[in-house]
Amino acid sequence: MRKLLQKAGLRLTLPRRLVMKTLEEMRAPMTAQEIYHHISQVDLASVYRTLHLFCRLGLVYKESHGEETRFYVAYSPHHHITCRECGQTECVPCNHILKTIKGFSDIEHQFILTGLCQKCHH
Amino acid sequence: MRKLLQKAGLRLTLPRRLVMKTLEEMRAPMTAQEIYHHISQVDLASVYRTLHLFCRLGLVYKESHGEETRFYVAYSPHHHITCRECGQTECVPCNHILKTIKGFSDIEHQFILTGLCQKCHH
DNA sequence: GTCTTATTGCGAACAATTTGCAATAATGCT
DNA sequence: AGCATTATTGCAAATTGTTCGCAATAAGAC
Repeated sequence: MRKLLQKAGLRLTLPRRLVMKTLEEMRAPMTAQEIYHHISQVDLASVYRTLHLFCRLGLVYKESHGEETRFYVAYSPHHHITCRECGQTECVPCNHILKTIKGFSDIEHQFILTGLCQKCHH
Repeated sequence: MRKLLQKAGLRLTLPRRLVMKTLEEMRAPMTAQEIYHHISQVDLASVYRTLHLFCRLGLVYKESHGEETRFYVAYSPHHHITCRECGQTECVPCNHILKTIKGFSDIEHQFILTGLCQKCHH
């Protein structure tokens, strides 16, 4: 990570280290605000700036879970399924569903699943 | 549509007719604001209220394309692929990819694809 | 046509995210 | 190590997208 930043003339700062540390520790998709509350020592604006940077560098991925935008570090290609009731999220491994779709290149995809987990299914 | 509304004690009003007409004519995912600009005779708040209602009734679907939330009328189950450069959107038919995922019920999914169309791929 | 009440338009309120700018701190150089 | 350069931060203000309260309006039933 330090290398990657420095190659682009960027600096490895405390906020950047803390945001990455948080995402790696939690190993779950988090909103910018959640990350901010977890750190409580870095300004919210900086959390947003850091997340944008990380996404641009491909260090972090961003997706929408219902209403909110969540960010996460991808250890391996996978998708998430979220309980619409309690928000609990699990990973669903992805087996290279897509190779090419005619007429488009450089494809990115988000496969977002929501449902009710056993606890919430009444 | 009139039937469906009346069964629930709801009325078929001008805003509702216009929002649905717009979505049906455009046959593409649109943001609330786009719909609002296309109509220009209905208040933005009413467009939002109408879209929420339609989603609740299952007449309209909602998904996130990158930063924005878009709504569309589903003529048949399908997904969308959007060019990240120019925003052009096409439909990708869906062949019931998911039946059940262990531990979750009542599953809903969004398969969001973005890429570069031929015009934008340089 | 009249009555009832669901619905609208308007403006204000919110929440999430972004931006401007002076102060701060990471890196490169000596 | 100390200093200079400039990327980055924190703070506050601004923006954007969406929602809400409420009096005025208009669908639908009789």
